Amino acid sequence: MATSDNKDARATKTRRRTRIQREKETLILDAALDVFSAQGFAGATVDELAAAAGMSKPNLLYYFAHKEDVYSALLDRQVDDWTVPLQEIREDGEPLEELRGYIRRKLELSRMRPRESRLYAMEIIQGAPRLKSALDGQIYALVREKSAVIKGWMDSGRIASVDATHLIFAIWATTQHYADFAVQVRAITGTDTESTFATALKTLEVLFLDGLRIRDG
Amino acid sequence: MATSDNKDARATKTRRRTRIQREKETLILDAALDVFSAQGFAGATVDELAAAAGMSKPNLLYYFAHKEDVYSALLDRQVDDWTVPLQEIREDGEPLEELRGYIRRKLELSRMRPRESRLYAMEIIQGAPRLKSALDGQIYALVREKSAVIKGWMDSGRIASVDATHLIFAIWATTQHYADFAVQVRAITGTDTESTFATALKTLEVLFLDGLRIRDG
DNA sequence: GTCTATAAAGAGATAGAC
DNA sequence: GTCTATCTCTTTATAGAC
Repeated sequence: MATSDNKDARATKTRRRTRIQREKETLILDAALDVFSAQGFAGATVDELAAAAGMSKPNLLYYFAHKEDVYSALLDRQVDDWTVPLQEIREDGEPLEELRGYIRRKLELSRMRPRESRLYAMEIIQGAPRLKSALDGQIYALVREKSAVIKGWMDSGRIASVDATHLIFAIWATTQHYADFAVQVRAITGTDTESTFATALKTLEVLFLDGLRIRDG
Repeated sequence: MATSDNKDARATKTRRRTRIQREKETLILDAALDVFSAQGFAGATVDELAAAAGMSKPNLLYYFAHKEDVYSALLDRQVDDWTVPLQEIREDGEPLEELRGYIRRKLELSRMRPRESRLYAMEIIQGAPRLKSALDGQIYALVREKSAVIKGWMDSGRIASVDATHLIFAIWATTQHYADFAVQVRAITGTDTESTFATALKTLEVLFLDGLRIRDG
C-alpha cells in the first residue's frame, strides 16, 4: 500500500493542478458520468471510460490512478450539488412558497442532471459504501436542520402537521423519480420528456401544497 | 450459439422439473436476491452467488447455466409481484379508500421485500435492458388502465384533479423510497425501521389523501 | 503526456472424475 | 448431482519507448 503513494499523490487530490490537468480531469469525469450512471461502478470498464473520454486507457490512468478514483471524484462532486436545493429553504419565508420553490428546484435538478441523480441513487441502493460518512455527517445535519424549520412552521399552525423529515423524503422520492426511473416514465407516458416535467410539477404542487395547506372547512 | 442449446435446455425453463430441482432453484434464487440486490448484476460474481447458496460454483451452474439466467429469473418473478398492488385497485370502490389501500399495500411491499424493490430499481436506473418488453407491455397496459379509473373519479368530481399517471408515479416513488434508499432513511432518522414505516404511512396518507380530498371551503 | 505491449489477477464457464 | 481442476477471456494496472 505504501509503495503506491507517490503515484497516487500525482493522480489524485493531494497535488496542485495545472490548467491542462484540470481540463483533462473534467473531460474524464464528464465522460465517466455517462458510463457509470448507465452501468454502475462494477458494470463499467476502464476501457469504456477511456473510449468515452476519447483517450487511451493508460492515458486515463495517468490522471486517475484507479477506476475507483474516478468514481469517487464523481460522487464527491454530486453530494454537494445535490443538497443545494434543500439548503436554500429559508426559515423566514412563506412556508408553502418555500416548499414550492424547493420542489421546483429539486425537480429541475432531476431534469437537468439526471445522470448525477442516477449515479447517486445506485450508490445508495447498494448500501452507500462510499457515502456513509456524508450521510452520517453533512446530509444528516442538513436534513435535521431543515426538518426543524419545517416543524416550526407546523407547530405554529402555518401548514398542516406531518412528520417533517418524511415530508422531505417524499419530495426527494417524487422529484428524483423522474431522473432515476426515466426509462419507465417514458415507456408509460409515451411522450418524450418535454411536457413530462411540466405535468410532474403541477401534480406535485397539488399533492404537496394542497395536502399541507391549512383547511378552511 | 446453437451448440449450447442442449445444456441450456436442461438448466432453464424449457424443461419439466423434479421437486428437488425446484427446491435447489428456489434456494439459489433466494440467495442470489441477496447478492444481486446489494451489488447489481455486474457487481456480483458467480462465486459469491454459489457461496451465498451454500454450494460450489459448478453446482450452481448446473441449475442455471449462466449467471444471466439467475438474474433474469429473479427479474421475471419480480415484475409480477410488483404490479399486484396496483391491480387490486377497484373502480367501484370509494376513491380515497382505494388510494389509501394502494399506498398501504405498496408500502408494505417495500417493508417486506426491500431486496426485490432494490433489484428492480437498479435495473430500471440502468435503462431496463431486460425489462423493456414488460415496460412496454404489461406494465404500460396496467398503468393506462388504472390511470383511466382514477381519471374517471376525478372527472366525476369525487377527488381533486391531477394527472392520474403522475399520481401513480408519486405513489410508486414515495413508497419504494423506503426500500431503495433504506440506508439513507436509516442514517437520517436514526431509528431502526420499526417505527419508520408507521410514520411513513401516516405522512403519505396526509399528503396524498388530503391533497386529493375535495375541499369544503 | 501519450502511446504500445504486457503482466497479473479475476471471473464465467467447462471437463471429467466420483 | 456434486466436486476439483482448469481453460479462456476479460479487466485492471504497469512498463517502458517516444
